Amino acid sequence: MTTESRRGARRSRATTLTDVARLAGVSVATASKALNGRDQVKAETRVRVVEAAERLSFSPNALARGLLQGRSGTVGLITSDLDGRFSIPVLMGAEDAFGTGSVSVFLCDARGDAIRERHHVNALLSQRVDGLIVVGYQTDPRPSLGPDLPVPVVYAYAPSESPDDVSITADNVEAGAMAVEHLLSCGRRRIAHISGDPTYTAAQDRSRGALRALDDAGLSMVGDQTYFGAWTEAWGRAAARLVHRQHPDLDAIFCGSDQIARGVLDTLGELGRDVPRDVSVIGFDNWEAIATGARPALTSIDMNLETIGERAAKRLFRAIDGDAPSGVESVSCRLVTRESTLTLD
Amino acid sequence: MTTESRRGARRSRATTLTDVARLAGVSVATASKALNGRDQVKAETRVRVVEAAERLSFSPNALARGLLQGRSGTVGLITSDLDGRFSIPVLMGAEDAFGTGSVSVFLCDARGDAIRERHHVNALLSQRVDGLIVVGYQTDPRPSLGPDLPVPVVYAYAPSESPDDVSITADNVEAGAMAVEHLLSCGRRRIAHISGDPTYTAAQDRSRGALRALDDAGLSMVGDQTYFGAWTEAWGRAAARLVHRQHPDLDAIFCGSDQIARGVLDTLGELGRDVPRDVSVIGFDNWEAIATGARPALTSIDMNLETIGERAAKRLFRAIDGDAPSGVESVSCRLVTRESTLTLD
DNA sequence: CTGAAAGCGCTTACAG
DNA sequence: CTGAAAGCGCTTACAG
Repeated sequence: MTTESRRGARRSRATTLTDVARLAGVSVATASKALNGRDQVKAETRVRVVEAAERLSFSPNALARGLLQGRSGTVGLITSDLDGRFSIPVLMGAEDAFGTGSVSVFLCDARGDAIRERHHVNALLSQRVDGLIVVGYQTDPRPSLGPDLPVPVVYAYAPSESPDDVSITADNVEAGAMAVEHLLSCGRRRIAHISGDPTYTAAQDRSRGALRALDDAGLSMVGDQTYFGAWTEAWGRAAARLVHRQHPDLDAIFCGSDQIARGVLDTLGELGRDVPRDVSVIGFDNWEAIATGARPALTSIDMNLETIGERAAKRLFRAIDGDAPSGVESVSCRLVTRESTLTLD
Repeated sequence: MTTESRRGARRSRATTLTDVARLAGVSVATASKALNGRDQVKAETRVRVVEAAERLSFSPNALARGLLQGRSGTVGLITSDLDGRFSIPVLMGAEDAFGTGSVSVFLCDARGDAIRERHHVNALLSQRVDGLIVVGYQTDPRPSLGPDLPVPVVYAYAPSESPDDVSITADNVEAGAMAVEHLLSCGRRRIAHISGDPTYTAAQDRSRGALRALDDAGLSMVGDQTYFGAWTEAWGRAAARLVHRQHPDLDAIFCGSDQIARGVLDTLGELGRDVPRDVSVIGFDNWEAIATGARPALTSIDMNLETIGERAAKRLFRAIDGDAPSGVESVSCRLVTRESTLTLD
């Protein structure tokens, strides 16, 4: 560590509206109106005030304004797994919807700990946030923060257990059907489904959707079951070997995650089966680095997490304005086609 | 979307210190002192006030306090690539250091856009943050926000171009040496280095460190160069094929990223070379999902990004308290050993 | 069109 | 040990 200088804390007092008013030769009341676009101000006066504000690099004190107006212009975002891949896109979508600069977002990571979550909620309430978004890392319903909070709350990705809350989540049932329908449209008929931890609602939902789509086509799953296991490459490798041994005639595998799909691709390669000629493979999550790095690149389902974040932010806005229809809203997933399911005819 | 109820915005006014004081039968001044642990309060009175506060679920208004004290108890964190993998750990480390509840963190994603960054800085200054942390997604020095900000700034991962600023970054030179030294300690002597985009300072630094370590051991790089390319699996596959053709006697490959390493593993497998028996492979980034999913699991270098975040937060605290030694501080990386470099003798 | 005054919720000298 | 008063920086009726 180099220590080139040691600056003290002698930072000058920030300029206030009073400074601006003085420089412009008006009262603070008039200065306030001028800067906030109120219309009872002579044009010429407004110009003088605006110029003064610029000269002094005036930055209005949001704390004072918030105190007075009862709105802070801030929102709290509580996540439970920042390092996971699911919260971030939701968070980005929300940030987008809030708009640069108009609303500032507090971020807290509760690390899946209820106590820590409580602490964060209290801190945010103390900061007088105008609302909260709670982001989960899986679609299993989570406990509600309760009906007694002084600000509106929207649950994103992981819906709240309470029907009185507002939740936005992904439609994994539809997504499962979407994956299977894509494989069917590629001419596949002997479709297996290898997925992750069966205790995840998401895993069950995708499986149900897949089953429904197969049913609608008069088909059933290869092996008459979903091969549940873990959300890992290792499970993908092992499961593919197992399924292939029992059903060497399969012509497609729907994988519950892109990581599982990577493992499946490895095994199929070792078994000498060409993807996509012999077997089509579709993943889930559309995790760019994983899906595009695969050989062949993986077709996948994208949960549109940014959209979930955006919707959550918009619903929160509405709720802050007093319009809060409760219930769960699902966002549709989308198919992202790559080489692993290319039809070659 | 179900619409089960439509709650209005009729949220009751938050309880204030005045309410608490009234219930406790004291003045607001005394209530304030009691709750803030000032010692000029009779024990019995304090108890009454605390009980009243609890009964009313009193949450002190941080805006009012901040306005008065000139400190908001908030900090701004500006990142340029939330979706990237580098900002998040830094951010988590910082959050940890700030401590749950005592400081609230505003998060902004500038998306690598200077204009947007300016907007965010202004918004944060308006919110009267006590300080800023700017997180980059690569170690190339970035433009300073300038010396004229009213609050201290710490740059994390991407250092500031200005030596007058405070920056915390990763020591990639040392890391390069560390990787090579590990391979040497595994008994390897014919070491190649395949890396990513050569315009990244990180790529150059790692290469320099590797070269130094080889030099110190009286060795040189296989092919007498670093094979620069892209940070992708595809490049790892291609480069491994190339290097192996020219130098089939190589016994280790130091990869500039875990993704590159995955590609290298694939190619070595296809060429019938056993890892780690014939060739040791080491990656970089310690990207869990990628490194542990590989077969064999990848030894890798972890940049300790959480530590960078922690240090940044601590330095920011010191700077807020007026103690701001400027310059760049580097954080050491660490080796995470897995199977891809296991010594088998 | 402009400004004096009140007040948002809190803390901190200052008297008592 | 307790409380009345001033004030942080702003906005908003209300007079003029």
